[in-house]
Amino acid sequence: MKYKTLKGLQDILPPDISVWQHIEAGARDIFKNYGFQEIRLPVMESTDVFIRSIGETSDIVEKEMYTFQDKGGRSVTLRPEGTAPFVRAYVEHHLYNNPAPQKYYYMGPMFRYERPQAFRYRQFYQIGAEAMGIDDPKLDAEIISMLALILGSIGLVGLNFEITSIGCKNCRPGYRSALKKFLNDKIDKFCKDCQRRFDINPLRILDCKVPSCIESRQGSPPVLDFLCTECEGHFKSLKKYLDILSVSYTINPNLVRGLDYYTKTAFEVSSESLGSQKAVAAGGRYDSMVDEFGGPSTPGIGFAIGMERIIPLIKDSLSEPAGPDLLFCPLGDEAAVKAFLLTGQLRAEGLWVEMNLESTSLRSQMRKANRIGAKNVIVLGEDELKTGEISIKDMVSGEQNKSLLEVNQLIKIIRKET
RNA sequence: GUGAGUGUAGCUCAGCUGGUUAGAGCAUCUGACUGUGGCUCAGAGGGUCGGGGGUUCGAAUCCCCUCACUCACCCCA
Repeated sequence: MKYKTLKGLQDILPPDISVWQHIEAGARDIFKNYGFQEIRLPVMESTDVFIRSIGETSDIVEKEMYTFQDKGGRSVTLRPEGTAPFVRAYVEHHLYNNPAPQKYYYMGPMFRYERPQAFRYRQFYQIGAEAMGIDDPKLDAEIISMLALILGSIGLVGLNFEITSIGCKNCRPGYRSALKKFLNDKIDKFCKDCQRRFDINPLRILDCKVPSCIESRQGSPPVLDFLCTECEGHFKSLKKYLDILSVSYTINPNLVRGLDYYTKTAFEVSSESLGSQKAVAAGGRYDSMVDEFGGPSTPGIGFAIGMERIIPLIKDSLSEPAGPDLLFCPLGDEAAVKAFLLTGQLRAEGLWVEMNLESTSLRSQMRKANRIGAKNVIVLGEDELKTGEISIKDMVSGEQNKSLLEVNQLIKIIRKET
């Protein structure tokens, strides 16, 4: 085979596409009720958009970006996530002048140059939502409960919601140095990745899954103890509002985001039935990002759902692919022309109609009718053309009914039966 | 970037320690059944055995290299 999809990219074909449409339609429904509007953004941005927001030392920026030079010599990057481009657009179009909260959602492909794995692709699809302009933890709770509703309405069960607060620019430095102080004298007990993290981003040591690291970090100062009064109050209120909305969650103080722009609330949804790549959605608050993009200081919060992560969880509910309402089986050239005309007329009336374009034996035409799942079949031969009367066959019951070869009467019969 | 596993028909896979024209099931097409599908039966088409090299009288099978895919690590949605 000469050409194939690039590594980590995939074609999405029928019937799988119906699962995607089901998810997208379900999400759109709920977004509408929460006042979110769709926004469509380019798949590439100036590379700086990502470096400045996601963080120079993050794994994404360090090794996972599809970055190249365009013909004008500019460095461009295929978006590895949706929030930074969104904030760029938010500032560029002065969307902060609309009444807060401004609420947007998007769905589309993201790109990360990683080694593919189960449920992890280089081009992957996210459904994301962003709400801007409100600092109140009620909004955090609203967002998380909306996420729960979306995932639930799509048909997902057994999900685990984890939340934490990672502080803000006022209290995080204090925590960071307290953590480094605690880890400093046992640094040689950690894996080599964690030793590297110690300087770059010590918070991520808390998220390491190596058993010796888990053990060595026992007794480390909990992040939640270092929150400033504002962050602490915010987190406390968030929990209260989640309780009011009956969203069940667990507090995971070791939840660490790979992106640098998060402040205060961070959350992640995971499914135990997925194996190693178990995160299906994640998000958090980013209160200083608009500022950094040159806009007026504006708080924001959002999340993204990983399409490829939720699809295997609901694939069982795949419905049978439908077949046409009617199939014409013409015998002979004259009949084929008549069927050709009627096919067009009936389609214009809103029916899904097909005709066999190849003149094969009636037997094989009927086989095909069965194979494609046609609901009704009309055989058009010399007799029918002569008398103007046909039999329409219901392929499920096998019954045949007489009818005149006339559009309105055919519609009536098909509509009644289907 | 690191490690492990797998590559044989459109799909799922047999093919034992090297030995004739490389097989099965499903799918496709045709016929049995001049104008009525599903079931059954018969037949047909479809393969550079991932690619290259080596060992050998002889390689899908053994060895080396390479490519692709998969899974895991890392990290993340």
